[in-house]
Amino acid sequence: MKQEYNTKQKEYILEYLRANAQTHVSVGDILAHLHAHGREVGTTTVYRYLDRLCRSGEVRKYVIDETSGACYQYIADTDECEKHFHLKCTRCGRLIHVDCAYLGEVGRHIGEHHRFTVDSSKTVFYGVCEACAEK
Amino acid sequence: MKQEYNTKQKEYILEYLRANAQTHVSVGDILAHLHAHGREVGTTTVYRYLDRLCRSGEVRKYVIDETSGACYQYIADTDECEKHFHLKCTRCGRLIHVDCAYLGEVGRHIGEHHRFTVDSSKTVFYGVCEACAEK
DNA sequence: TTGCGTGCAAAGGTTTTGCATGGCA
DNA sequence: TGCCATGCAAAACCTTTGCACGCAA
Repeated sequence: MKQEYNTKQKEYILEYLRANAQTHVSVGDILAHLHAHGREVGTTTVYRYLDRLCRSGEVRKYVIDETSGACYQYIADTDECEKHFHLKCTRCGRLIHVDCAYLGEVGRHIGEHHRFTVDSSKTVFYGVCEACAEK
Repeated sequence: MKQEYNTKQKEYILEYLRANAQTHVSVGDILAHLHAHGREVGTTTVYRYLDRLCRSGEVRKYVIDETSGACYQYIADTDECEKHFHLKCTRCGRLIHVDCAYLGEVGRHIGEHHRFTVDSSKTVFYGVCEACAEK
């Protein structure tokens, strides 16, 4: 049975993630912020903790483009997110939650026709939102 | 006026891409294949040519996750690319690509009803594949 | 001949791993 | 005390860039 310890480092990282739950942040952002506040946390620790949070569903990982590192966003309410889909704008970073019967159908279609159980809390549609498209 | 030259290297790369137009291949795949056939082509050349093919629209670049390199797919018919989607199993890590007209509809639905332009080259459905679900 | 293409080597990033130390419970 | 967590250094990768040479037209 694996046990998890509470540490100052985790507390600092989680605090920052929660304070920025409206957007996504990079590992560099986290390190810069903590460092600026005199809270020294190693790079390795940030990666390892984020990886854990992703697997537990508390944090979602985004890959906007492969050359500039991944981004992470704290998910306040995991249960709610299982019911809907997500649209992530690659320009402004906005995350849009969509409750839509049609999109619920998509999960059913993939299950029936492609024998694959979609986890909608982890699935993200990348693209461009209306506001950014107008620019 | 920029002119483009035809070279053996380009010929080899394009040949491989066309022969594998039904899936996507990584830079490593291309290099391994060419090397196995005694066709020595430099890594840099592959990257540069793929980049050019992407900009001209002949090849599509997929970013599944940032830690394992990008994938590329030759696009024979522009309409076809709308149908290509990805399913990634979170248990075994397998990536399944699906050509399905129904899933192409999804992009249209999101565009019309949610005012969001989906980029299917970055979008991946996460979930559990059949083999893993049976365990 | 002109100038694009190639490929080596090196640089630039991000992310992971090995290992000894530190700290929670 | 028993593990898990941490962090440094180094490694592992993928991708890009500089530069001299090669080659298509």
